[in-house]
Amino acid sequence: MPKTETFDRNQVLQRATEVFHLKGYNGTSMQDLVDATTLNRSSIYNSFGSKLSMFLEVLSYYQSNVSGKIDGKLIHSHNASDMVSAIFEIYIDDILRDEDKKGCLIINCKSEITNQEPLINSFIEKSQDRMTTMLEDIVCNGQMEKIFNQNQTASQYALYLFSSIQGLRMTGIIHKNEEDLRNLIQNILKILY
Amino acid sequence: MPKTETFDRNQVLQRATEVFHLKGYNGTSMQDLVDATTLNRSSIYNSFGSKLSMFLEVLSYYQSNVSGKIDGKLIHSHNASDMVSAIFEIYIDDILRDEDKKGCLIINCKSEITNQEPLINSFIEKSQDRMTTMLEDIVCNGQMEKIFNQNQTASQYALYLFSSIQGLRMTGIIHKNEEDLRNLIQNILKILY
DNA sequence: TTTTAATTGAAATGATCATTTCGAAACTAC
DNA sequence: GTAGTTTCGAAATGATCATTTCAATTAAAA
Repeated sequence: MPKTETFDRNQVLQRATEVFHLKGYNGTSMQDLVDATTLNRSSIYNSFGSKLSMFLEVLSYYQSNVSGKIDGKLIHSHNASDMVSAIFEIYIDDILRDEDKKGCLIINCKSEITNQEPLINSFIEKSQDRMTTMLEDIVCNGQMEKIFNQNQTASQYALYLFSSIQGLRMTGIIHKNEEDLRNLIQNILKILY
Repeated sequence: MPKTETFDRNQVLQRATEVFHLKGYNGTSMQDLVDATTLNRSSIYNSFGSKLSMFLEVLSYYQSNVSGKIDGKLIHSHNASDMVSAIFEIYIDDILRDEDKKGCLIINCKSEITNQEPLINSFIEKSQDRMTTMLEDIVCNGQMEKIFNQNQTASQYALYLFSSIQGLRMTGIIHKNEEDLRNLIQNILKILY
């Protein structure tokens, strides 16, 4: 029988993420987490403190995975136009791979408990700030390079893109027709040119 | 003490809606519903069957309220342009009045449990169908009246508007600056003209 | 080797979960 | 009036909830 073997924290987070993503915060029980992580109940509390604080770590883990994907794609983009397309491409992939209609963990979490848990709310606010700032930077560059128009400020376009991404991700939960979704993205991006 | 007084079903639904909206489906307990409705626990089961079937009625109740609001505004609109604006106006109102960041009950429900409860999923699908059909009709009229362009089909624009509404509603949970939101809507609608 | 600290399994905590039961109370229809 | 039906309060069901406790086990530090 296993003795004092220190577990792989990232693997545990990965498995916990899958459960929370599938069932939501309130829908996930500590027993679910014990089963999914094959970690001892006491070990979870020793290492993560509580269900809520474990969920916060899961959110960070999920967020950093998404950020990693985005950075990985942005680095191969040569201009603002490619960058914006690359970001939307990530969400298309996400949607088409999401066969069981889980949606985006962060968006789900925002709609489920941002109004109930201050710690979650502040995580979400920070996450949104980071995202809109990134979008604003890209748009700003695109405008300086005359790739995007200047009918609106970079900040206004960033909010528009941020909102559109959330709409796309919510729409994609049920509507999975790739052609429709790609056309939707084309329409979303038209305003920039 | 009250005796055999038959309760007002709509009032009960209204109060149940408020609880579910605030706490979500999994976050709402039967005790919460008993407290909110001041109905007897047995009476709830007698009249609504179960928590899930009560929630389904709550969804219909909420939905018909939204539909009522939309119809009430559409009837005073003289053309497709006014109609689309009127719809977005409803969501602006919704957002600005939503001080406790509850979001839209139907969108919340979609992200919380559409992947867990088939009955909920089919409700959501029907709801989306109705919404996109309505939008498609309006866009179609607008295109026939030459108010909207014909760069895209009415169906494509309907999906775009549907997605944009969801994005707006999600964005508005935390971002409540009216000027920003109105500018966002203007940007969303530009594509139609 | 002994001490220290961490990890484990397993059980217990007490609260809360959705749902059911049941006899008493009270309205409606006869 | 009475019979039938519905609503009521209140308690009980048994399961599950998040969290804690604790002695036994084991690895690393002394």
